[in-house]
Amino acid sequence: MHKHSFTREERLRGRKVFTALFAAGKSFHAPPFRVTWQCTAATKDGKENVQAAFVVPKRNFKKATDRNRIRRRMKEAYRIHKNELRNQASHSGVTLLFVCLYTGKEESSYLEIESKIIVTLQRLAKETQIARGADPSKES
RNA sequence: CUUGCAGGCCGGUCCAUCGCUGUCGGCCCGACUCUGUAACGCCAUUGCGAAACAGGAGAGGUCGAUGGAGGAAAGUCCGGGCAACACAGAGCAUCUCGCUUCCUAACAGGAAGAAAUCUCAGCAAUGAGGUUAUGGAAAGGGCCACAGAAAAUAACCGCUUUUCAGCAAUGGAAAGUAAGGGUGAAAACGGGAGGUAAAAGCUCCCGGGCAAGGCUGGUGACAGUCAUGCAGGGUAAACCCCGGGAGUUGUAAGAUCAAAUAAGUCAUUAGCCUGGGGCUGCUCGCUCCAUCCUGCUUCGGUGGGUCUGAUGACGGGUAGGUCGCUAGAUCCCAUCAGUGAUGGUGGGACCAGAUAAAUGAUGGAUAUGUUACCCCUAAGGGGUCUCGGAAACAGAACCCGGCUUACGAGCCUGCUCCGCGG
RNA sequence: CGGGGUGUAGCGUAGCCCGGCUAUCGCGUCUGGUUUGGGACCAGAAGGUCGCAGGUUCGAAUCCUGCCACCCCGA
Repeated sequence: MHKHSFTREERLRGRKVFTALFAAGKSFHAPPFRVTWQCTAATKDGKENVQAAFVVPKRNFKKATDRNRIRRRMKEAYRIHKNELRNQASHSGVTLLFVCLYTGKEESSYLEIESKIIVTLQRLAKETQIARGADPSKES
């Protein structure tokens, strides 16, 4: 019974978390987005197993209003389509952290962003699946 | 009506579903946490651990109610509040402001005026509107390209007188002279008369300017007027002078709780002993220096201790959290004072507090809009239908007062007017 | 959030403090010469809203005010 929510616990927070993620995480590029992600073993139950953040750089969008609008659309799309990813993560007992960076230079509508987010989330699921298959030998 | 300009107001309707965030309330709580009871275990005294049970409702979950961006939240251009630090007084330096009076917590802001200047109307007097960083050039030096004789102690040409040379035309020298001279942004008060060898504010009349003074009006800038004196180009948004103002840094300020880790202090406990430096590859040993505690003392000294590990506490303050953080020079209404900015009084209201950073997404309805047609009509107004459909500039980051810049559908006021209709 | 700086030909710069010359220099571009041809070299030429808009001044790249863009620093 998952809900289409996006609370504070589901978001990535804190300066250290971000610097660590950008330093150690892997990344791939899906057309308008760039995703940087990291998989760690699930620490304890109760905590969210998927934490996400959405970023729109100031370089491409000067006005705060534009950045806000794009980020809100991304959040909205993730909020609706996140459950598959969460299910997978909880199944495999892994905590997934990722940052989704909007690298496009022009604003796009909600429908475009939504379709791209779906594709990106599927890609992310695949990547984590592969990493999980390869990892255990290293970690254990 | 239309066109354009200026100023002002307003800053965007309603419904549903899902979602974010602050506050408040109800309910749930097996598991986390707290309180009580406590089988049982270790020990076999104190004590320690603890299943289970009961209660609370802290965290959490869930449901509901309610609040949730702006006029510029922007630029960060000024001024304050607040905080920490600094601080005898005065001066220098630096920065900044600059007509007057008032408003204000304060300001480079605002209000009401003054003066200058520009535009329009008018024969004129004058009126209407706009603009202005508007102290001082008679404290001082500096600069004023090109052109021009000369750009600020004006004699280059010219004019006049005297004198010398020469037959003469003319030329030289001395003196006087700012009336005239293509220039230039600016040329040494303007016009007229007298005056003179020629001239000149040299003198007089009219007009203008400056200075300090009297009187009248005004709180004042200033205006009017009276008599006196003077002759002096511009530039201070160049240096400068005069007068006023400014301590520095900024809420990531600062305060507080506090994992971790280092130095230090204290207590307990175990080992069991001075610490540091030098000599040596190391140990032993020798020697020098050192502190405080303590015993003895003839007050000169002399004997002993000083260590290491563990645990706990203090202390410290990192990650992180909390406060700062939103009730205020607050907003709304009424009333009074004032030309006005604004202030007083009374009543009412509580109106964002996020932190990789909350206000969103989707769907629907409708207003302005738009297409076509019809009716009435002086411009214009009304009705039906099609399409479209809440859009500009733009997002709080400690808080206020201004300024500046950006922008839109509409509304209001004033001025203007090619034109059209009556 | 706070603070500082820079905008001049296609590119990189000087001039700005203390206003006045046709706005400097180098590279590049174009034309001509040289060469069989090219490069190099020589001679000449073009190319500037001095970021934008106001103001002060007789006169502004320069002084003043307001905007715009870019860059850097602190946390």
